[in-house]
Amino acid sequence: MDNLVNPRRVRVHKGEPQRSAPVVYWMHREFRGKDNWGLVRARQEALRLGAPIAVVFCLAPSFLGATLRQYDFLLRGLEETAESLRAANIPLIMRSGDPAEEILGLCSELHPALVVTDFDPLRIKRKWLHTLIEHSACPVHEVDSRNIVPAWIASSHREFMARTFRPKIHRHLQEFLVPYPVLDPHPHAWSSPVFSETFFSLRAGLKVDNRVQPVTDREPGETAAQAALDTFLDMRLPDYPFRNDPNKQACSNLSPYLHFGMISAQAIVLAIRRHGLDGEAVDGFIEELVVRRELSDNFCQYTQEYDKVAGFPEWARRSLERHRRDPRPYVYSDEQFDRAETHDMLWNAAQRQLVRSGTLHSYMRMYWAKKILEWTEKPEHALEIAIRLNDRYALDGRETNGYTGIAWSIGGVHDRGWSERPVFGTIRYMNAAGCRRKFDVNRYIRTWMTEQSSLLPASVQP
DNA sequence: ATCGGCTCGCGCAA
DNA sequence: TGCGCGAAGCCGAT
Repeated sequence: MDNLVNPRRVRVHKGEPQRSAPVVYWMHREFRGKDNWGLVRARQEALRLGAPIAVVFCLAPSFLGATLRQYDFLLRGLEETAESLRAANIPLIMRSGDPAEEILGLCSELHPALVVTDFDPLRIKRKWLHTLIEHSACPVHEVDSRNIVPAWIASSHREFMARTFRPKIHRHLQEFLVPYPVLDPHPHAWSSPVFSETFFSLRAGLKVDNRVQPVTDREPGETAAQAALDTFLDMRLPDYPFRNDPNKQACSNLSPYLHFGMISAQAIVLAIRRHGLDGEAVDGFIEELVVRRELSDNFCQYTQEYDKVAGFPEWARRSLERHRRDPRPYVYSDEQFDRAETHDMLWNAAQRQLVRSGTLHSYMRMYWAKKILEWTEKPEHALEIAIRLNDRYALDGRETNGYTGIAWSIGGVHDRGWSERPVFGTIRYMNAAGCRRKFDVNRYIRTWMTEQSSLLPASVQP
């Protein structure tokens, strides 16, 4: 373990560890053993203290509308991570309940020298961290293992758009885009007996909506994530410039793995460099993987109401306000959207793709969200419905990317004004004619509307 | 096929 | 203070 974690990647709360005692790494955003700065930091501190280390995971019995689909993906992936941690002489302690309370309880059992944990700008995660810092007896170190450039280094404020953020990322890449150390077995074995749930008991205790079933065509976990990356780099990366055609297989399909932290974006960039890849396709991919992904953490970090109309920029709120009473061409209920029952087969196909596959093509996601704005009575409803559907069906729901992407579509976040028109005001407009200009709309509709309804979750069956 | 206008405000040059 | 320019577009003119 020669390369240490850059201290600027760590926010130190309540100082440095003072005594030799176990180190706990509380994993709640980065579910991986490999390429994980939080774990590297925990191990580095444990080595310095001559102490053992344990990883702790706490399953919240319900979380921001997550369903069986997302819990299943997380837990199956975590089983594999538990194996690789065991091989590194690090136990995975699992609990169930309110995460902040459970971690505090564990701290009073174990009296750790230090708790290391993941950075996450979502409000609920900030609250967890705040509770831990407030009440724990030991220091807490918060590590940004999500972004290549730690969010607090990249920018101290909410960025106006990608243009203002991009140079700040590139300025710091040299410093932070460094290789990860290999996770060697930890020399100090964990000895104190401590209660842990099993994967079986965690599954048995789940109190979530099981009408949204796990996806069957995608395996979770670190190995599957790596395989998905290899396939993308070998087969599809050259087609990345055509990614806006949802009929083409040109996207990375890495979003679910990135969301659960089963793969590190930094490791992806390092792999691209190792393969000696460059050119237009690579530049485009890195722009999305790094600049725009990290911009979404910036938006949520510096916008308390990242999932509310109040989080939209001033000009967009003013414009939506002026068009509040515009007649809508169609108005659908939450349930009609959910069941893909609009007049528009293209929209329905997108909703079906989301429901069936757990992902929505990035281009269609914009169209999908903008039409929800157009076909609801008010922007507040549109935002609520889009977020609810995304969080319910998407494997990468409840992620900063999702909130930011929807806020871009409905609220002009990181965008500029465009021609004024009904309902949208000066928010950028999209329609099916544009899609027809760009790709074979009927083929996309055929792909997703001819699926057998038996493959759909119970909640969308007639 | 390609171009310009639509519309907004940041960040930089002056 | 003025000016260039931008996360994914649309539309009408040429």
